[in-house]
Amino acid sequence: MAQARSAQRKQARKPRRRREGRDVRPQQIVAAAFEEFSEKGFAGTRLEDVAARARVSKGLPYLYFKTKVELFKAVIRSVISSHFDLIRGQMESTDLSVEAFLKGPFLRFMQELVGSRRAFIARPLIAEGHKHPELTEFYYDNVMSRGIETLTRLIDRGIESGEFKPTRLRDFPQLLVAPALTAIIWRSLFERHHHLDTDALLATNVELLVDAIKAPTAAPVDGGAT
Amino acid sequence: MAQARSAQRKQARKPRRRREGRDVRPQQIVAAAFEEFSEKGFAGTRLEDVAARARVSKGLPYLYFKTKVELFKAVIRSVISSHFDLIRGQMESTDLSVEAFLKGPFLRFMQELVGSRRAFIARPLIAEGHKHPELTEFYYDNVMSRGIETLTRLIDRGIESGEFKPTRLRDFPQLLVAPALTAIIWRSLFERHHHLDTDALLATNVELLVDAIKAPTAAPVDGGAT
DNA sequence: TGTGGTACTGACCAGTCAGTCATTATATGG
DNA sequence: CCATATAATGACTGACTGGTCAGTACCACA
Repeated sequence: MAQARSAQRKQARKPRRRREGRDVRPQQIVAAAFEEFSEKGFAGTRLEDVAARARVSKGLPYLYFKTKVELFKAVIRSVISSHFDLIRGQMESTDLSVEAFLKGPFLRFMQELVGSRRAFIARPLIAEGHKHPELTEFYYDNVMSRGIETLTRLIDRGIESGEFKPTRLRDFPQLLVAPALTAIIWRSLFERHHHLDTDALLATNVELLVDAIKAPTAAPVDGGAT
Repeated sequence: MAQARSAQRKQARKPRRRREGRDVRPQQIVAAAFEEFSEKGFAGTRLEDVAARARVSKGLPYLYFKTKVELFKAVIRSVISSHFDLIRGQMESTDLSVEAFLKGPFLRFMQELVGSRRAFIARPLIAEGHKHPELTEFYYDNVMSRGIETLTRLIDRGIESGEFKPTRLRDFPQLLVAPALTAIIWRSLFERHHHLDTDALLATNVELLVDAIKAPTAAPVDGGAT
């Protein structure tokens, strides 16, 4: 038989559809890598485990991603981009009052983010980001920078419309997001033993900050903007 | 076992200080380890480099610290404890108004912390904490838990005295500290290319939050304390 | 049925590093 | 000035892992 040639029978491997290969393999690998990286961090992840998780041999990831770092970048990209673009789009186009937007869609976005498994890539990013400048630069340009810019515009809109007083929150929109980071880290470190209601934490922060910058409404006051 | 007898005799001697070695070496090593860990993270740090930095041989750290993890714990302990105890003590014993305390000593404490090199051990802690449960537990018990408790008491004091309205900040004192974490991470990731005035960031946060929870003073209001 | 191209495999290599231990240097007590 | 305890050394080991590459299995098409 023709099979005789393969008489040096290797361990039986699962045959794969040749067609899908080039198309789906990278996604499979990225998905597996996401799980591993978010669980074990960058240095702690063995590419062998990524491969195993993707049900692929050890060498294959290197066929699609030149190095471990390259694979990590691909993971970041796949996790970050879409979601953040979405909320940014909403910020630009919503016709809600700024307060309503912050307390509604924006708050829910943060709550969802913090609760999702995606939040866990923050850990390796924080831990090893400084070793990969182009990676953090990518992250800064695509998330931080644009997010801050958009939030600033949002607050400014509130100020211009007289909804908000002009405060320094305008200069530090990070304050609206800071608790999300805290919540993520809390989750990843302490959640197992010390529960924290992160949804309420985030909600409280938005409420308090909005309270602090809201222009008084009870008494009729002509535009308090100085 | 002829030595056994003489060993028994020697046992009676009082502890003699053999030069400085035993006393100063551990501190030397911990200091060097702190530098390395804060620069390169836990996994990224080679004990050989720690040793070199402390100007001792590669084997010596193992004479004083059983493993790398043990050394890391010693670093955390040495960095954390004193400073946090200090501010906690002040919180308990100050006779400033709560607002004044938050805007004064407390703010300065955070600003100093964020600006100091100590802040950098946060990175390895976040990155690898989950792999060392007793370490995070130690950190939680010694810093988080007590810090939160003290802050809660502080806010409660403000509420009882009528200085503050009763708000949910009481339940989430983390909000007072969250921006410090953000600032630390910002520094360690982006500071090189994208400056952020962390002192002002922290100050703004305290101001806004205090604003939000401060009981109105302009109009005479009977004490809201329950 | 054979042949060629390629997606894929997994043994292997080279480098790294935590941790060990036989050995050396030195202070102290006698 | 020896004897001894011990601080300190640094070559070494064993385990591990990023990355390579010679080869295999499978498909398409002739």
